[in-house]
Amino acid sequence: MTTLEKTYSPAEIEARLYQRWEDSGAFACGRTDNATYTIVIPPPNVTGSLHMGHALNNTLQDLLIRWKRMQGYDVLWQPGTDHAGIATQMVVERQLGEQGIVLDRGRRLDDRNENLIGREDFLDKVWEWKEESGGTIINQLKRLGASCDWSRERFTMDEGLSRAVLKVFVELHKQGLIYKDQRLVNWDPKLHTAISDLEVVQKEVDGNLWYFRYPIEGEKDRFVTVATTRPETMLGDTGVAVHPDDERWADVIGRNAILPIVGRKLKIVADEYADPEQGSGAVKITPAHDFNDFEVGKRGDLGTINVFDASANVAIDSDEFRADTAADEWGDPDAAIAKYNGLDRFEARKLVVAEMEERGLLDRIEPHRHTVPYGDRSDVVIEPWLTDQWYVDAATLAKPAVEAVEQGRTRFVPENWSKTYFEWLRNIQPWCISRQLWWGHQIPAWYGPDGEVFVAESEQAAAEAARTHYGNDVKLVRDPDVLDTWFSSALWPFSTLGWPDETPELARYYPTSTLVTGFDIIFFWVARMMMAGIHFMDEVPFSDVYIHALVRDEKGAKMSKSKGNVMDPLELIDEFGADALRFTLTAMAAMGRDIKLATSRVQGYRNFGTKLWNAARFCQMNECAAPADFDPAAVKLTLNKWIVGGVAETAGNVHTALEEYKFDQAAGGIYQFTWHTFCDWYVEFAKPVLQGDDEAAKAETRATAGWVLQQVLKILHPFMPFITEELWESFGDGDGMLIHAAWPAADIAPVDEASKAELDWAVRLISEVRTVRNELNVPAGAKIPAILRGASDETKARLERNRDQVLRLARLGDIAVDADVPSGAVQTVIDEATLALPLADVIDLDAERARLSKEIEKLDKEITGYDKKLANENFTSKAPEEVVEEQRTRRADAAETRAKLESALERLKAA
RNA sequence: GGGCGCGUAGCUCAGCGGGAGAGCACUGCCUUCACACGGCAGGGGUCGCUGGUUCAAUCCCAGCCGCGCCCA
Repeated sequence: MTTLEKTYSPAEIEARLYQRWEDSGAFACGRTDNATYTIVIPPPNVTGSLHMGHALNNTLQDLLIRWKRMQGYDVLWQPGTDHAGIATQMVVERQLGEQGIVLDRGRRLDDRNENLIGREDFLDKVWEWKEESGGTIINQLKRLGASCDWSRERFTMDEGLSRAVLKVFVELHKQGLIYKDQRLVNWDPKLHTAISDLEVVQKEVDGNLWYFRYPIEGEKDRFVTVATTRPETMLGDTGVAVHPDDERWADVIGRNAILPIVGRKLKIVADEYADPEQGSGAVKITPAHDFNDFEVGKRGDLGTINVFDASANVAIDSDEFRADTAADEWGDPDAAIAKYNGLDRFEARKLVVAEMEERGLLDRIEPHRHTVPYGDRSDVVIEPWLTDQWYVDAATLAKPAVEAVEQGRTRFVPENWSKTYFEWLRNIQPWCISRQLWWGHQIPAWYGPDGEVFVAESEQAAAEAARTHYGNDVKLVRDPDVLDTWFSSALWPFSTLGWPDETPELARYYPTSTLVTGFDIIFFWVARMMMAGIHFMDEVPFSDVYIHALVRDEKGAKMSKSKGNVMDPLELIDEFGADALRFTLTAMAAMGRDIKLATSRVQGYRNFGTKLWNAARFCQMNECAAPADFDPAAVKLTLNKWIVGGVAETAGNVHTALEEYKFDQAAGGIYQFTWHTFCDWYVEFAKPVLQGDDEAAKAETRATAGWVLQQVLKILHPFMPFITEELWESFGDGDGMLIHAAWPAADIAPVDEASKAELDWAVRLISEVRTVRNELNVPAGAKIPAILRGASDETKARLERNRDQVLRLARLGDIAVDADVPSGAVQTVIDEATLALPLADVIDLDAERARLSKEIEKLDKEITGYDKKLANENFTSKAPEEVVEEQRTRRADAAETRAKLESALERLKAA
């Protein structure tokens, strides 16, 4: 093999290795007969491109998948994308708009001369767009190293998944769990569709409270003052509510107020919704344009008057608007229609306020900060609007979904997120699933001439049902609306496996193992998958739900395009490599914390990759390689016993951490071992052996180093798949790619405590000498002599076994045992022994005295602390014996060290 | 208003009843034959504040102060 370069260059290597994995079928499920491990990807939006949240989400999934794959599981990471109804339609609509082409929705009020495109042609355009641009994010996931089974990639609009949607709709309808209803919906006046509560963003805005005076019928100069944040909706008022216990208004309950401008009679009703503490205690009621008012209207039988069209322009030229009105001194319905009909809602607001003022009915205006609903896609003010829509009886489906988590059949990690889940599911509202869009699953409902609805999986089945109903064939018209995208996403864990067909994959991989997603999607997706999975499969869709944090910028702000603080994962991959980005995200993925990402962190972990690379390079230069039959339990050198034990401990720690989803700890464990144990100490200790002439020791150390490197590559592979696979090519066992290598178990090697103690001692000794050298400014290259005194037999034996290493790493010329110490020597204490460095001519005696005094002072503080504790009878009698004993030992050790340093100081004074 | 969470080294964060930790940043020394994307050594913290429980509190409890997120 050719010598490795000094640094690892990810760019060229990543693409090549990914291709090799994919070509070899490494990602495909069904490779073994072992137990399965399955993750369904949270399907990214087809319009999407990879952002940091995706990078984190998919890094963690890939980590779990690769880890389980190495353990021999039959893993399936099921990939795919969703069709993102509104988002995709917006994208294509905008593109067409640039060519002057406009959707012929038949709802348009104006008749500007534009090229209109019909539904079928539009859908063709969307599919064209999807074929061209829809795969962007999939290719970006590959750059991250995602080892999904791409042969099974699915799209929510695929034939199979669409069949699943039809079947679910029809069955739920049959069961009475889907129904059509007229209710207020969140209407998006820009996109001309209903949206769900979850797609509404509440924004705090500075507005006003306008106080209007409504005259009371039949009473001169008596008014009721009502306040509103939306004056234009007053055109649709049908009542005034006061609190039943409010004495100020008791006498007017059941009578009428007059709606100014319009001249409509408004019934005054008693309703606890009116808050006597607020303003006059009376509120105007607009049931067709406010969710609370809708309920009050129902209770008080007030009627609903819709005053807006689909674009939220005033549309009041109607019989319902004229009902109960009469032209009088306060208003005139026909004049109102003439003046307001067709106006934009905000234009109408200004005119209403102006007219109320002219009429002397504007009491006052107060600045008022309040929340206003906006569409998350369109960013326009959402209008509560009365329409016919399809609903899912979510409350009924929610019950078993709640129970499943209560009973632990599905668990959230961290567990706390189950509270969020419960909170939402226990207060769930009917789910409005119809959308007035073209792109999506068209609702399988057909209407007869009299409006009778036939819900069926096909037009043919609907026609048959209609024939039975009417006794003859009639013309059926299909509901033009489509379903909420989340309706199909809810089926993802089983529709992607083939349902409604009884496929072998469905039988084998459902229920899935783990779902990895962000907390922001618990409502949208997790809860709905639980509902659908339990209802249709009789089993929860996954046993674990790992909820990860949001990725923020380094200051903790949410990344957003408008703030300009977006970090592009692809740019980071270009600069530092996919492994560095992955390791950074993994190391920072502590539970329950947001990730504040700084480029410096990614750079730091890139450096870690280089460190590993150079450790391999060292092995290469020293011909370190493990023979196929290498047995870590058979090594004889203390050094090698120690490191194989370290591998076993690390393998165990990483494994345990991953089992508990403690990604940060897992990453930290292998990082620490690789850099600070293997590179910093083992490699350094190995150097004298490798360059010495004890051939047996040399051979064993070469084999051990090669073996340890292999284990490090294996443990690190799920975290950093590219660099490890690349190194495996040269340092692996020659038995296939690393992606399929066996994950090391915690018992892969024995942990030898004696070796550990011995190497710990050597490390302590070397570090102590280095510290002294540094503090006393001994030239780094100078090899100085040392004298070890008062050492136990065990320590002396340890020294003999590790003499070469100690001399080299501490840069000592020689260590004499129990020789006389010349005056002016620096002395330091290691356990029971004293190490003297005769440096009289080199060192600054004052500096040395200061050093010793400082040490002694520090020990004094410690000793005082222990004494205080041990003198406390409450402590010695109540604390566990081992804790007390521990304190005594520490006190004794500190005192011993102190005494030795003290005598060293004395000798220095004498010099 | 309801819920969740966070305040530990300059920064980002682990830890969590008995000796304050990591990474980055910083300081000094070192171009030593794996690596300067490096090595060695070092400085730096009243663990938000106030009480309580305990032999013992950064850790448990209560209150307060500050910050964030979700829901209404």
